[in-house]
Amino acid sequence: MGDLSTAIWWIRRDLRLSDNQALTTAMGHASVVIPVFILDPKLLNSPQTAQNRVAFLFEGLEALDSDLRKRGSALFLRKGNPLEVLSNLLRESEATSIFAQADVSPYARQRDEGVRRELPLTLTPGITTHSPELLTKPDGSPYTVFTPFARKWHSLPFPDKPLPAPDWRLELPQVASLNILDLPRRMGMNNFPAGEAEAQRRLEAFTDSDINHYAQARDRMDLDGTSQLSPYMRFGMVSARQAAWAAREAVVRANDSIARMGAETWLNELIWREFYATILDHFPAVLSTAFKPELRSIHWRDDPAGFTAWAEGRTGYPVVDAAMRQLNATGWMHNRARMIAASFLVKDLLIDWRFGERYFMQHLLDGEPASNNGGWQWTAGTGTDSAPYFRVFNPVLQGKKFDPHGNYVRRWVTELGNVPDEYIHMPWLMPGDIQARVGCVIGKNYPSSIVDHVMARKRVLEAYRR
DNA sequence: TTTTGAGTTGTTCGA
DNA sequence: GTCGAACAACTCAAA
Repeated sequence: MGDLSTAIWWIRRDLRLSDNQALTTAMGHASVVIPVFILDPKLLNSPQTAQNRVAFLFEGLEALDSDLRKRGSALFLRKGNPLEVLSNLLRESEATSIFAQADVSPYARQRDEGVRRELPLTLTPGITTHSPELLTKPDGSPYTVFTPFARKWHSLPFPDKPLPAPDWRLELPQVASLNILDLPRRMGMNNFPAGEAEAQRRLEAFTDSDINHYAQARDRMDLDGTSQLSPYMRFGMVSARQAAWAAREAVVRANDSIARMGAETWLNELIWREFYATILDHFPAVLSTAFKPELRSIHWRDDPAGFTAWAEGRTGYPVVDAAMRQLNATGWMHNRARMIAASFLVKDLLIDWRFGERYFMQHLLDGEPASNNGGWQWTAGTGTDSAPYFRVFNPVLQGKKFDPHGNYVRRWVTELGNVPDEYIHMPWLMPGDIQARVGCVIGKNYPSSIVDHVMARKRVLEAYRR
């Protein structure tokens, strides 16, 4: 351990003690480390912020505080402009350095640059397994196609083994802190208890068993075939490197080709996360405009009523409505459902993808600019993927394929609870006597579809052709 | 510099 | 019900 100096560990998207390069580096430089989280009004009041995500963050801060207290320390909480807060804290604590995990969003980069100009800030990697500058073509330029990016990822040495949580006790520095218990709590449904312990438990549980069937089950909205780790990765309660290692161990351990493919497929999804982080790092403009210049002039429809029906899960397309209601109720949505819901807004309603992107940011616990933007631009066909313009999801077919018995729909769209399987994805075809018998009259108990898919498909293909 | 192969996740239509 | 072709060209990555 270092000398008798004091360092600040500035916590942002790394709410964990294990595999934390910022913390470990700080402890290597100083004998006293002050763990600080700064409540930044610019972030907390942004139109891209979800109240439930903030509450998830606060719950995570409480968990981190409790973990730190077991080691003789505590989490210090301050509110305000990060540069000012850190300047004051350096003065009060006589700390000589600040360590933090680098981020890729434009706001974070600008903020960190501002701090680094004035204060002794050292940024460490960790938000992805490899820093974006390593994942470039030989000439240093970024990849814009996933497959070569993934090949590059695999060609690099596998990420270093995750660091253990420090086992030494930390000293408790004498500086003031806001009371962490004053943070607002989460209300309503909570399928995602926050904190590092829960995140690590979930990673282990998933990579021990469900990962084996991931390749087959991941698209099934009616099954819990995905890891549901995204909110935890969003705040670094589990690190990208820990996830990658768990995936690789599952690959090595796999005793049949299905299990191996499951683990490889999941690792591939982690690489997608890195891909979009790298894209945002190199092309920050994607947050405001289409990645593909030729698709910046699509004539979107202005349809507030359609948007509201979509957002509230009242489109009359069961799988779309189930998706949006799952999001509104839990702050999370199945990946396949995200594609279907997004495709419906963009392709069927012909509403600008940026409205959908913002709505997702306002409701997702895992909402984070790089992946959310990447996903929306992918759906809209405006992003890095050379998506054929004719790839328009049919919400009925998608429902039949990926929710074959309609159980996902029934779980979230309760008024369709008694609708027979054969009509669950197209309840408007249900004969009147069956509608009456199952207590679901279309247009009364459940909305008629707000747009005709066949017409909408032609309309969007025309709009994209320009 | 030129050439070549390939590009997450789809749907429809007609045989 | 299943299957293959068509749906357009275009850009990117790599040889």
